[in-house]
Amino acid sequence: MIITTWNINGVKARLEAAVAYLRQASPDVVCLQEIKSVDEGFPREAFEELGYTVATHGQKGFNGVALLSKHGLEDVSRGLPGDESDVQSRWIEALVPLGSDMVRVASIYLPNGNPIGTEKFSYKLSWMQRLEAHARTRLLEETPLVLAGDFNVIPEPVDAKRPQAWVNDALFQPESRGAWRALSHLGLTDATRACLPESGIFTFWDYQAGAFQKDDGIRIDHIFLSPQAADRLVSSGVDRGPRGGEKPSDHVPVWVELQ
DNA sequence: ATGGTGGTTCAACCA
Repeated sequence: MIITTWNINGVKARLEAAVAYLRQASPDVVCLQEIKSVDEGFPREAFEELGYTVATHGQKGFNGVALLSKHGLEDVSRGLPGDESDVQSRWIEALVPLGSDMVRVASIYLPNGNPIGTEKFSYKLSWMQRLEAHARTRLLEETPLVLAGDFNVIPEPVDAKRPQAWVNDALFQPESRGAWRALSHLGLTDATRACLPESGIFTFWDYQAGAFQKDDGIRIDHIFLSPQAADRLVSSGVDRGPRGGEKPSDHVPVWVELQ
């Protein structure tokens, strides 16, 4: 089965491009971020026509995540546990039934955190702590677990074309990278890192200054696998095609194939 | 140092 994550930067602006990509790539499960839509405004019919069950956790104007599955969705839950006062829509998870088998999949839109030195950055770090705590709980279940989304973290210098350009950015702060490593140390596998060359793999290119044409990108969209999911890892990849299309998202789809 | 681009929503915010 193929599980794909894609920050589409607005589902209404991207509907045509998203449908075209899904028709061609036909992933089993899709994790969308930045749908920038309330649940009632999400164009679910367009995805249902492609054979997907749809679950959304939307918000007006900003953020918003969704899950699409060709095998149904069970036990859907919305919102990252750990802070009742957090109203931002950045987390949705569900069980995907595969015959007698199950995979738990989460679609994640981790806070950007810029500018550093503000409450936005502390919100990012506290969100990452909550993510670690929740992942720790989920790992105890020993159900194959896939955490996929826009993590807004550049894990290593090789994950940027120009790492020095990001030294003052929240995506590349030591604290952000440390929180990323803490997730890794729980036993989660970075599927893309495990399957592709170490350098030159990017998932985001800014709209400005011809960044895509210069391949001036960063790798911030990630798929973490629990040990039970990593045991089934076949391959992973990044589809750069949509970034060169009409009205592209600034992010591209990242996928993993599990046995 | 500034401005460069884009989505959503309606002057501003977020990335």
